[in-house]
Amino acid sequence: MSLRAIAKRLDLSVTTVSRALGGYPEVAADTRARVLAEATRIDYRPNQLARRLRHGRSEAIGLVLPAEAGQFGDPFFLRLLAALGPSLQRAGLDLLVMSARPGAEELRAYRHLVEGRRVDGMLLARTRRDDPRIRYLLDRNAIFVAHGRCEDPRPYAFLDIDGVAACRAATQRLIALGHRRVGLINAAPHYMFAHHREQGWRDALATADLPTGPLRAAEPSEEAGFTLMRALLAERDAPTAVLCATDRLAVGALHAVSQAGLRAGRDISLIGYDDLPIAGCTDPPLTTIEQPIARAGARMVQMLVALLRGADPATQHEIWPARLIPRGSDGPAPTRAGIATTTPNPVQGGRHDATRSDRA
Amino acid sequence: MSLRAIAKRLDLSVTTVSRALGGYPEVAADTRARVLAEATRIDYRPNQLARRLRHGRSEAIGLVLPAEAGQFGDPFFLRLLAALGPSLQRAGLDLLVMSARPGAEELRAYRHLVEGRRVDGMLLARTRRDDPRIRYLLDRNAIFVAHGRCEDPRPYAFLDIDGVAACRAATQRLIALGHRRVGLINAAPHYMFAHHREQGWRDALATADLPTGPLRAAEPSEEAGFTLMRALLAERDAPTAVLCATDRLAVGALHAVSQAGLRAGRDISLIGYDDLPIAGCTDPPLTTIEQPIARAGARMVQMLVALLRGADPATQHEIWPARLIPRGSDGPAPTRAGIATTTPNPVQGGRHDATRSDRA
DNA sequence: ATTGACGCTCAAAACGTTTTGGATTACCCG
DNA sequence: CGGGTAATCCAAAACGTTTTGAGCGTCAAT
Repeated sequence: MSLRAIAKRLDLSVTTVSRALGGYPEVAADTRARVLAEATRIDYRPNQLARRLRHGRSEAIGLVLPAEAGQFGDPFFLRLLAALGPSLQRAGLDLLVMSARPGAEELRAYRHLVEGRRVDGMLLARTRRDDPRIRYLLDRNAIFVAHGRCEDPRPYAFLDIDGVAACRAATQRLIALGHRRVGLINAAPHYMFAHHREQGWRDALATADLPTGPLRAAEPSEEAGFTLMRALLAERDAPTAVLCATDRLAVGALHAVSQAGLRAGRDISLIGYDDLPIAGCTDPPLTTIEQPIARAGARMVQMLVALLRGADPATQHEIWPARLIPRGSDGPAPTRAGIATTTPNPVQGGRHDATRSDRA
Repeated sequence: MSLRAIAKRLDLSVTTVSRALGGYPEVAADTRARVLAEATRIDYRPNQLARRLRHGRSEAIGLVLPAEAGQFGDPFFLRLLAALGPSLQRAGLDLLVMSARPGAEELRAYRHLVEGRRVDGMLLARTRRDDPRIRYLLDRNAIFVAHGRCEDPRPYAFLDIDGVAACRAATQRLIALGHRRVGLINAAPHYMFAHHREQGWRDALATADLPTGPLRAAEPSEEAGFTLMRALLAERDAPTAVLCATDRLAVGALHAVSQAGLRAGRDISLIGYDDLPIAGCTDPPLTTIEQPIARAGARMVQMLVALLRGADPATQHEIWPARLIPRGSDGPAPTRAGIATTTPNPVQGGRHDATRSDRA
């Protein structure tokens, strides 16, 4: 089960065996054939531990999952993981995954991977405006590709989705539908993506000479979306449309809407962001912004491979557009009269009867 | 940045330096102090590649995610990943993650990890009744812990949740609530957990001398739950209660129910399985069965560590109970009269009357 | 016949660590 | 003083691979 075993059996040197298997040209054809035959006979697999030491490379890259209560189970990361698989396999790279809570524990994980030479490079996602992980990696001259940007001025490799443009477009769509009070349920604003999405929303409102609508932010979970939306609806001057920075927030918001006896897409418009699988089968199906996570993951691996081959990080960045997927959760702004008729029927009282009477 | 560097600088041998840092007793106190000082001065970190080769262990374990359309993004695995983190860190193990489609690609991933000596052991989840992964690992004498069982008679280490008991209890609960036609929306039956859950459901019905209700199965996704539930509701003899083998199925089913103009928990009872975060904020909140994924993940790591230390796989298996969490999606079976009162006002009419008249 | 080139092969070094099997002192006790 | 023992330390081997530098025939060109 080692080169030496094959060498001994064929009365060759390990050098020749190594070269025969490695496909080097300076080995005689019949020798190579003999080696190959013996190798398949004993089902030889090179010991990765040995070749890694020899090469000084671990042939692996790392990814640290945020194990935060709010993020816990965010489908984004699982989709990213699944997307990474094939590209990594093609590049011959393994993937080391750790989970850590943002903060000191998170940085320990990065140090563990990078300084223990467990990985040749890192991938990271959900960048933050001031991101200590990127700061650390830049300080150490480590190789990495970020999904999203941060505000560190130094050059680094990243792939980002243009959240500003996407949310500007989504907000403009709502404005075009006649909405004048467009709210935003945002993720925590220290996330760069949340900052961008908010910026797009502000842009569109400012361009249309509309006041910025109500803004709420929290960790992007269903619960948070539910709570924040309920709060928005209870306000005196509730918005007629709300942009949600993630689909998880939007799903929660959708529940708050239906629990309030309102009908999304008619009484109030909702637009999400991510196009999670669940977005297609909510009631009504969620209008949302599609993020090409799978393609992004694949491209990030390509960029990382380029960096490992010596490419300049300053040349490795791309910003991709996102695509709005119109479904049923948004629609024309209700007129004043319209709002009056869509409020719950006082006779029936129950919230779900109201929903039905809306439809009838 | 290596033992030799420290040794050279302090005029010691690498042996002594290694021992000083490793905490071996045969090194003088002041020597050790000097070594430690120098080590921290140059921020020495042992090269993992080297020590792994030397030890013949990779200090890592592997996990292969199913990258199947239906499973894509199943929160189960992300929760498992997050749960594994702390335990693995404590055990000094890294986690290698691959993604592969079930079938040949999946087995290639296992061979890649195991035969390339990239990992010391494997974790696997979502076992199947006839599980080629377990067969492979057993054939190769590889070390692994399974979450769930399979039908291979050979002894192996596993941790399972007692789905039979849980689903029996859930079904009994529905029966006690007066339901006589209790359906099951199951995951694909080649999954062991689906088989178990079905068995619990059958047990309870048989014990209560009730006919087995309608049974449907598919990959456990929201869409599938939606589609199957809609089909069940359209049947002539629709069930008054439906047990769903996973929360994702239940969430889809919930949407089908509300889209049919029915109210879960009153017109029809639904019970899920998993207690996903989303289960708490559906409308109504989902009665479900809690699976202690986090604790299970931690325990599986413990078992794996025991195996790596030489424990006998035959001694490493546990079956844990699951806990039913009553929330709002189930309730008393509607009486004939009761159904009439809870059906929507006939004046309002609508497309779902057909379904309702079946049940009336 | 000598030189050079080519084809094939090998021994040895290297990667950085841990471990084995001494070696060298110093010390104590008889 | 000799012999045993403890306390320190070290050189070298080992893990299994890749790579370096060189060796040795054979053959063609000089």
